[in-house]
Amino acid sequence: MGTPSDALEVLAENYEFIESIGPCLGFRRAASVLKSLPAPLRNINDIEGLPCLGPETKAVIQDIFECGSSSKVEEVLTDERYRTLKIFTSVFGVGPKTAEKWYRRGLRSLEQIVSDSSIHLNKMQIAGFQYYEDISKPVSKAEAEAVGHIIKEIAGCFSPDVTMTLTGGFRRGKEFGHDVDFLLTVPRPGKEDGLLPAVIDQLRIQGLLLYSDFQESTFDLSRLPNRRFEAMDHFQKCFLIVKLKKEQVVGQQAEQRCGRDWKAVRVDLVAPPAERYAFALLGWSGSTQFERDLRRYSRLERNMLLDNHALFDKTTCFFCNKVIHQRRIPMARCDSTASAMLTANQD
DNA sequence: CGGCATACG
DNA sequence: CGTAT
DNA sequence: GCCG
Repeated sequence: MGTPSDALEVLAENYEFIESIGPCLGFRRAASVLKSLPAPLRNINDIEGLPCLGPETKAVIQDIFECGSSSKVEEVLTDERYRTLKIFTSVFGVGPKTAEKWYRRGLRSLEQIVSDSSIHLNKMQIAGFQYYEDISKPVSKAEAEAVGHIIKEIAGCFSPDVTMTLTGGFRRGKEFGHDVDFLLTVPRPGKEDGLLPAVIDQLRIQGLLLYSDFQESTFDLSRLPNRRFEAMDHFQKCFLIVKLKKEQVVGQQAEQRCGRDWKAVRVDLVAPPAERYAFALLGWSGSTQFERDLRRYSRLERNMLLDNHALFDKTTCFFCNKVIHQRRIPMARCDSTASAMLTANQD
């Protein structure tokens, strides 16, 4: 805390809580711009020429340089509503609407929520409270890799030629995350359909599955503007909570004296068809703000529509996946390719 | 002054 | 409404 | 809140 980008994130979150999406996005973009800088700001003059930093964000940054903090930000941090919604939304399965509902009922702590018999939690929220302590803790890279070994072992039984890629924040080089994201794919088209159900089943059999939300996704190209590409495809994903044994984490030993020898970890698995791998990887590598900006750029500046499955050119009415195949770009390079497609000159 | 990413359960 | 990036 |  205390950095300009953290301060701007606080303001963004506060605007999110009061459902003011415009200012929320304004502050989020400003925070992202600061985080993208090669070196921290030295003084207020350093923001000259940077995009998305207007008078309001400039005043906040200036206050931090001059006083060590911004009064507006400090005010938000002490605000009862902000503090309460921040706690409520920290529970898996609880978003701004539910948090707001609880706040309006006069509830102020998680203890009050769980002991209130008139509140009916859904399945996701029950898991969120049940494993709250564990899944609130940061996940280390070593823990992410340990989860990876478990999943890879199981997926390899289903299909020995499965490839698995760590995505999300860890793929962007972060040392810690709030969950672990993997992309899994098998070469043979259609075979990926059975992959996640098999992995989930095996986790359950091994007693490692604490929570599972499986999404059978239908990839319907007909919904995009060009009807010629009508096709159904599958793009499965699941949101899990798994039991990670401490002994499975490299450089960590189980605590002998007391308590459990495991930790609950949030894990997301995504299984696109191999053909869609590049777009899935681009979409699951994040960050949230980068994905938003890429899609906004695609649409507003390039007249294209981007999602996790495809890039559609509204001018030519063609999907750009064909480009990848014609150029025979190796799968390992598809991530930079998909990204480059957005920035490179048209050819 | 309008728009702000996009998908699925 | 919630989840994900 | 910032931008086109």
